[in-house]
Amino acid sequence: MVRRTLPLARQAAQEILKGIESGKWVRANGALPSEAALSQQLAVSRATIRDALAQLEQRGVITRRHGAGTFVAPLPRLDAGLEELVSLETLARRIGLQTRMSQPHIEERVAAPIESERLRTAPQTRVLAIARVIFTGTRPIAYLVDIVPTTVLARPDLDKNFRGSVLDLFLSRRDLALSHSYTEIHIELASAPIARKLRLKRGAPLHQLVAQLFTRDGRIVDYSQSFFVPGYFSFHVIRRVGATNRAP
Amino acid sequence: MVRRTLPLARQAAQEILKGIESGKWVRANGALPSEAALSQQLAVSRATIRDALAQLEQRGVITRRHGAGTFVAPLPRLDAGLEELVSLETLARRIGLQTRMSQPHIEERVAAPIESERLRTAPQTRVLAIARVIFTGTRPIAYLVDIVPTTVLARPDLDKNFRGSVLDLFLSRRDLALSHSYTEIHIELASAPIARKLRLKRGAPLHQLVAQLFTRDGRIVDYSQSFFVPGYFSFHVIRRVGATNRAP
DNA sequence: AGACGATAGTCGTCTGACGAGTGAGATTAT
DNA sequence: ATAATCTCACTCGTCAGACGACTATCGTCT
Repeated sequence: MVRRTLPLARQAAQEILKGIESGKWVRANGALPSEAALSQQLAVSRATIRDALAQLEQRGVITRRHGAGTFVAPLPRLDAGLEELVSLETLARRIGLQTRMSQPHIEERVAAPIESERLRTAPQTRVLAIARVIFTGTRPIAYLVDIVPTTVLARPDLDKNFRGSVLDLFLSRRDLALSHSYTEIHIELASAPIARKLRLKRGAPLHQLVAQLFTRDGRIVDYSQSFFVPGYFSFHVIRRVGATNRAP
Repeated sequence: MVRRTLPLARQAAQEILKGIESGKWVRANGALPSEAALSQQLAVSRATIRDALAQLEQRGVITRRHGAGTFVAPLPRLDAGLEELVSLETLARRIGLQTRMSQPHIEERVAAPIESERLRTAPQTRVLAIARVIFTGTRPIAYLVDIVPTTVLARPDLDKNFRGSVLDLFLSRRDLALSHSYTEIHIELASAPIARKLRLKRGAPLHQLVAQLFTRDGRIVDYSQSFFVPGYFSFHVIRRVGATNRAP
């Protein structure tokens, strides 16, 4: 095991995940090596292994049964629904979709009232607005707008590092510890300008995702609206039985 | 601490959550008692406390900082998006919406091809189809159809215990260990019969959720389609930064 | 053949310990 | 007085070893 920089338990979780995906550690009945065995294999204590396994269990990768063992979660390869925050580019790549981005339209201006409210900043805060259309082949399939306060992302920084995804840009920065995004899912009828960009008739129904991106310390660093042409992306989400609403 | 029947760590997690929600254990700066202190308070070992805290951390309730302490996650009380599997009735109650259900239309028949495929059963399997409309006041806002194999749920069992939610019925049964549901989110244009039931024009856009309900052992016990009139429910989901796609 | 009981293996929990990182107060230098 | 530095108590991360609870399997007995 390599160590430091990242908590050991997290590293172990990644290592175990690799072992699962490569099939190296999965026995015929779906069982994983015992915690003691994994502890030896990865040269970390059993407590750390248990921590790592707990992470994988919560993500739905494995199931543990007291007295029996640890098993890879049954069939439904359920990774990567909406509940995992990844960039559209990554998402598209995973389902084998080639995407291209239009020249982005970037402007610096003061935030609109809705924007400053959603960003929880003072009114009139200066922001960068980044808009672009995503294509597969020559067909436009999504229109994305990100609003970012200039205190978080300055124009030159953007110009230098923007590769199409604001999220990926943030993830690559060490000074921002991203936590999660609160994303609303709406149906929106295409307005004239959006219909034109996506080459649809006005009033065509669109998936609209409205998201606020949170850091670990509770700041909102991005407010985004995304419009998707139905049929190209299929959204799904894994809904878990909560710990709170179990039957008595 | 009461014990047995449920893993200690899970009980501890619930106990800690209570202490957080009541504010009893939250200091001014949002800090929780140290692991050692919680260990004494709840009379369980620190290892168990750590397990419990790990669960709460993964659910986004708390944040831990090495050397500093454990803190309640900053403001956005973010629980209960789509990623938590709760019945529509529970969901509605949470947002303060009074709902009523039409007389359900229940029939026993053989599964349609799509249904047996989605249920992963043999073709021609006998199923119960349960359809009903949900109202708020006199306004219809959702149309729900559940398909359940008769091997999972028999007609008399349904008649006796159905209160409007198939999910709640399943949750109350000890012999079914529900795990999660795989839910697709689509836009659907109202067909004539659905438009009539929801009192909309044909072709009106609807949210459509298509779900497969899984047990812990990987069986599918329910295939459901739900149609929602936009504007009454707002769907949202908490999207977490995954452990897999962290920047290097 | 089926019911039963012993047994080995695995996860859940406990105890005690040490190291690493943080934050605040005390100390020192300016 | 102010600012930089150091010290130290506190907290989370990790380790080691141990025992109990639970499961699955296999041999034994009826």
